[in-house]
Amino acid sequence: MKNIPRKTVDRALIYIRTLDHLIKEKRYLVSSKDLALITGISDVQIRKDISNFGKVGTPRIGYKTAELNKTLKDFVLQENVVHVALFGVGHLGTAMLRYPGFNEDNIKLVAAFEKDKSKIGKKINGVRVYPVEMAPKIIKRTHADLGIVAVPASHSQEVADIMVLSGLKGIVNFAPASISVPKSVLVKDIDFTIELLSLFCNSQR
Amino acid sequence: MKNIPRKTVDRALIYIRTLDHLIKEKRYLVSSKDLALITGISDVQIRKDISNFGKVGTPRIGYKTAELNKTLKDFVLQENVVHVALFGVGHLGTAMLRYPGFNEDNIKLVAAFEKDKSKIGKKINGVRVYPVEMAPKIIKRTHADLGIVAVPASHSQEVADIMVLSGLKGIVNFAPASISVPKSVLVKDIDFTIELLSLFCNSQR
DNA sequence: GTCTAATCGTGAAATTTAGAACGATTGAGA
DNA sequence: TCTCAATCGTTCTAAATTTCACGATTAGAC
Repeated sequence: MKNIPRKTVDRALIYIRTLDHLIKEKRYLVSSKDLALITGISDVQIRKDISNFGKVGTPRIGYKTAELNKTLKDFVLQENVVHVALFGVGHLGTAMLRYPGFNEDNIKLVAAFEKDKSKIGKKINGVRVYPVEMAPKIIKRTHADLGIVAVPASHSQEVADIMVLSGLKGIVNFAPASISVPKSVLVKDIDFTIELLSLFCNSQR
Repeated sequence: MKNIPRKTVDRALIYIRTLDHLIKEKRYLVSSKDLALITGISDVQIRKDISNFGKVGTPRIGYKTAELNKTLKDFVLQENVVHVALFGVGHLGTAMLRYPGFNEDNIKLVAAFEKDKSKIGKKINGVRVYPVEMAPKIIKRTHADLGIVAVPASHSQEVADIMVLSGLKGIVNFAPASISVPKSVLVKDIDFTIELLSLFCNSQR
């Protein structure tokens, strides 16, 4: 992957998701204008994004859904299956374990970690729950790439430390608190409160 | 609120969250450098963001936590309590209903809507579950501002249509599919698959 | 075969956002 | 009182991202 802008990569994932859906509906062709209508992203933006990955469209016609999908996937996903470890098996953690979307996509939850002894040892949706102390060992054994923080904010930093120590390269942090990690580890914060308040603020102007 | 950059508003919410925490710890003063260490945002960025809201810091000293917090809140939140309606009471929806963070913050879940009759009429964590058809009426009665889509992708558009019809001004969409709404309605998409894949792609370079 | 309308792809302009540099201010200590 | 070091706030610069304008291409109609 060369110098593809970060935001283009993120949008490519949206295009892939959309194309997967169109292909399932037996749709063979799609134009940047069609994609714009579906995704809400402008057609120019879409064409420019796609042009990063080569000339794959046909003027007057548009893009072949299957071909475009393959091109995008080859660039951004490269047939990888992403192995993910979950920390925290509360309500949110359990919802992640039961999330139906992961199976179809390139994501596999490989292990869950939890403090509460009553949950340890169980299997939820095929994923075993381990004590947090076993994380480094299990994460190495399962080749997990990424981690999810679904513990209370009061424990998010200590969990993050374990994740870094275990060699995870990226973290989705649902705890409503910032976590400190080396800059080689990427963090995506998803604070439900902030997401809602941000929407509200931006809708007020 | 004047011409404050969108990203500055989003970061202000992070500062507020951080300051809330510091104040709870009886911390009286904080510098931009301190905040940078905690949040991972650069100190320059933080000072520049804050300067949008007035001169509230003291050179050589930093910011008074309580004062800065109040200034930020006055600008971006204005003491509002945001009323939110939830659509879909599956695993994720239930996790949202039980999410502990909302109570402390300016967010109140006012109603939940669900198709499955076995769930309708129940109260979860104090929030009543209604049939989807009642949404327009209940949303008006409860003065809901925002909505959360926590239904399967196959029904996300029809739920979004109801939300728009009901007058909601912003939507957090957890369904892994784009939804079409008038541009007066803001949408924040949170697709767990895409969040993870994005992290993975970006960690690979 | 030619024309045409639709669509792609791209280079340049405009906008947004982040970063760097630096002067201004302030409290503390000699 | 004077100096100094820390920190704020602001202006300018640079980078990233989006938007615009337009040429290039192509399938299909005639």
